[in-house]
Amino acid sequence: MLEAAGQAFAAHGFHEASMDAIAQAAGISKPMLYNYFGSKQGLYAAYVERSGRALMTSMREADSRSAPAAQRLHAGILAFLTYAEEHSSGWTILHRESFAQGGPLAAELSDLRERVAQMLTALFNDEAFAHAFAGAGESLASWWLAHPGQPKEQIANVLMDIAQPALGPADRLVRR
Amino acid sequence: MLEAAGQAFAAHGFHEASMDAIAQAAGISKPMLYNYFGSKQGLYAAYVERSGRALMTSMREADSRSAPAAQRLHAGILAFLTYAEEHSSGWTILHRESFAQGGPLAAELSDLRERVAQMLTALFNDEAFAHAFAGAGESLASWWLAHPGQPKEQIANVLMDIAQPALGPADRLVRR
DNA sequence: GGTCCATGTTACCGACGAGTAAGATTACTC
DNA sequence: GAGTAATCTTACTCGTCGGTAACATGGACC
Repeated sequence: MLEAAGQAFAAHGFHEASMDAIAQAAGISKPMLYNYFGSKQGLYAAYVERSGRALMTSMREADSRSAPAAQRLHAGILAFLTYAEEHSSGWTILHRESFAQGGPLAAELSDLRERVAQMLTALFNDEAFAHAFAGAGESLASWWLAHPGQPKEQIANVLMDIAQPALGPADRLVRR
Repeated sequence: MLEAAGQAFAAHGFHEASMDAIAQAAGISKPMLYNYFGSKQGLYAAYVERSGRALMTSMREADSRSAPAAQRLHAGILAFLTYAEEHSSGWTILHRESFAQGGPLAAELSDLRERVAQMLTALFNDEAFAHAFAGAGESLASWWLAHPGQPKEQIANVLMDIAQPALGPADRLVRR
């Protein structure tokens, strides 16, 4: 049910997705949406929150703390790509909204971004590079979803190659 | 005059920026906007087009064809950062809209993105990496604008460091 | 000074869509 | 099977905003 809303939001954006359309797509009637979520903002927030939580959970459980840095990063990247692949609506929304400074979602979203940035900053010891790397991942994921065909591992390797020089030399992973 | 529109669009997004508000901010009346631009879409398109053209021009004229690859890249990055710094509204709009697949702007925007991607692909001989690199630049620029303080050259160097391994060994530039 | 075009303004229309009130329908209890 | 509570729908209100029609103003030219 949130899923229908997510698809509508992802496909048309917040404003062009009407509550009537969402209700119809979800197979229920509009007042039900209001009953459950209070308002359109509420519905959107619920969806964004769920998506964000799902992504974070998926990345966190891939990140086994005891492994060396390069392996942890690789696992995180794969988790991220898998999420983007399997929940393309959620990923689209998160990506699109992650720099929309207006609205009460800003708090939620910038918090998510912040957490990812912190994970990466901790890994790289370089805040600027962490943000650049995050952007590389996002952009690459978008491109990959629009032009599928390459296996996920290969995409992940592109990112790993970018990350290698920034990892402490001791943490480097030899591939191939 | 387009400037007022741009600021409104950048601050509130396309839908929340009302024509009345834009007209007032521009110091003219609403029918004048319609006289010049035909419609809200038209106004938006005009602004996006102008911004895109300005960015491309600025990057292109920094790109002296005869220089080695690393220098050309460096010049392009600086031009890009300068544009983002000086036309933050334009940059915000371009960045936000560059993955909004809906609307007639899609053509314009994906064309711009395509051209940048092609320039980078030509440089790196690797399409996936080119998109990742573009995303890194965008994300880093956003972060930099939100957290100023570091000099532009330092930001550019972060990107250069990412690019180095992907440039042909012959093209590498020794820094510092 | 009258005519006319350019440039602008005020005041309105109509559509669309968020949100709601009041009624229908089902399910559940005694 | 009557009463009733929960669940869901139809049908409406109302504000907002894109777009426009009709009306002002002011200069140019004769």
